[in-house]
Amino acid sequence: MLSRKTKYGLKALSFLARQESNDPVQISVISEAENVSQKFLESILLSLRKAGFLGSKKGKGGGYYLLKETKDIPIAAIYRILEGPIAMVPCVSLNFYERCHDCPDEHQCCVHRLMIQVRDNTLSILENTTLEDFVKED
Amino acid sequence: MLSRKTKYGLKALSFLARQESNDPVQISVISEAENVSQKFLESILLSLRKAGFLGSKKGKGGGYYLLKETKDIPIAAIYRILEGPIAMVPCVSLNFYERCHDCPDEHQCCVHRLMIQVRDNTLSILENTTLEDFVKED
DNA sequence: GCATACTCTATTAAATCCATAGGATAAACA
DNA sequence: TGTTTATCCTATGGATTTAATAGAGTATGC
Repeated sequence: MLSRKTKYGLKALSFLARQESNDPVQISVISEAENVSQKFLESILLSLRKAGFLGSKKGKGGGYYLLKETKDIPIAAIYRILEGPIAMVPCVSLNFYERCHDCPDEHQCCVHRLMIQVRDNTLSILENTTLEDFVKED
Repeated sequence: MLSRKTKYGLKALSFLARQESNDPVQISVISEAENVSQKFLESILLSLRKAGFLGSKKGKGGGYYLLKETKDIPIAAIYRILEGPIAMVPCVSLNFYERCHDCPDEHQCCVHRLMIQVRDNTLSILENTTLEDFVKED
């Protein structure tokens, strides 16, 4: 299940991507447009700023704005920042790998092999979809 | 992320599928073979029995056994029982649909559209893989 | 110097997950 | 009939995560 954090983050980025100019947009504007808690969105946008996707400006006329072109922001990257691993089990995660405590040999585990398939499929969608696609679709 | 419940359940079913006969297998045998908590496994197998995938026998020589042929048990069905919805957001779930509180029109939501893609891909894997495939792979 | 808007930390309520405990129930067998 | 075996069922608890809120701090622009 996708957390609200990730969902709100993606919606906020999509909102920024749909702006005509790249001027800073206030959190309050985004939170009203997308119907999400402003305080919660604050922390989400902060994470995305620290990860290098957003820039921010304080004070009057301040807000958040995209630092990269929409076509250079794949959803997979956002997902990993806000949600974490794309894989459904840590033992098939590329970026967040962890061994299972219950499998002596993970290559003999039926779940492992199945989840590699799921991961590869999901990954190809999330890597190949970018913020640009979010704008186009409207 | 896949819960341990689902992972253990799949491993247990796979263990049963690998038995040569369809005689009842005790929980303790499965839990030792698959390295998982016996008590926890108890509740998992109970769910699978109530869902109609497993039969059980009490007393000496008792245990759990498959009620269907392995090729007739798609992973998707098991997943839905133990884990819940396959979709990553309730608004794209086929079996557990729920409206989003924040979207006035879900068809205009970028996350919604993306997650339909992910769902369809994952679904095709989980529907087309059965317990039989788990046995074959060994 | 004041208003604006992001920054940061802390706290909270609720939910979920994983596991354990212990007794009830039913079957097999002597 | 009584004992052993093994599932059935409920309840409980700790740990973690999620979603949100509160409030004080900091930088900016006019």
